[in-house]
Amino acid sequence: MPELPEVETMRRGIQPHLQNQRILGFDLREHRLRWPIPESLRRQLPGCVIRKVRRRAKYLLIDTDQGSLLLHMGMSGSLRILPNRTPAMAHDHWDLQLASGQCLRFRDPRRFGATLWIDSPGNSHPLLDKLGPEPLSDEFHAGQLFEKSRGRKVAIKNFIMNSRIVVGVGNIYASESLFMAGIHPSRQAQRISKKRYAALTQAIKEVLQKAIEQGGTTLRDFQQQDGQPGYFAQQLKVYGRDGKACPVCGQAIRKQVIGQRSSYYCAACQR
DNA sequence: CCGGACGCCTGTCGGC
DNA sequence: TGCCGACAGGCGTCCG
Repeated sequence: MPELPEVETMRRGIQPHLQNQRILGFDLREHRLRWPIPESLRRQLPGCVIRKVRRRAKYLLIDTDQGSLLLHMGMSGSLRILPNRTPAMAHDHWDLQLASGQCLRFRDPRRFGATLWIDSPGNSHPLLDKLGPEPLSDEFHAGQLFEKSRGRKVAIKNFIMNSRIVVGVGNIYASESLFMAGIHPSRQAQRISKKRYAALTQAIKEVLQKAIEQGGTTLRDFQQQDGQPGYFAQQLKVYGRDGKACPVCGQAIRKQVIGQRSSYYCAACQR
């Protein structure tokens, strides 16, 4: 489910509730996620004081004075801030009990998400080692994207969804960015000029930034920490709109499977 | 190294 | 109404 804007929306939503909070308990109900949740967290987390909540790619890092919780939402993960002891529903896998009387609750029906522990402040994790630049940072720019694309025959949509190239661009925002830049999603990465990479870089930054401002995209079940949806779905130009009119030229939007993922584009506007 | 396919899970939706 | 396959916002791993 969540791409970078949704994860960033979660970070902003939970951060004020977590900052400087002492952790009282960790109620673990289901440890079978993508990787098993360490049972040791039951004793390691109580007593920790949360410093801040960071995001790297689609990961959230809850930094404490003892170490960091590393979270990933997979396809269906979500976080809520609730009063302690709110009855748990199916797929509510754990609660982090806070001294404030609230808890952070992790829900993930498909269990593709992750909850891991980095056991010392300042340490990293192998999952974070080979990630490319943050798309909204200055390290992500046209020159960098162009250089990495030389000799790459892969479809441009797969290329920008590759987290070694740039992080945070998932299936929705890949289609939207390519539409904005006028690039056909199955074009080979090596067959795109530097000038067009400049347009694509700008499009990725703009789409992600706008989506963050709207609180992310709610297609079916994405919720912010307070239960509110994100409102960027109203601004999607092509994603999920096959058969409908292109907002620029009116031609019907097409759907094509690229790299096992549905892709949406306008054959007239994108080449 | 690169590119493509697979599998991990549950829920929902459309068609018959 | 019920069943069944297709599909869903991610990504590490494996194979050629």
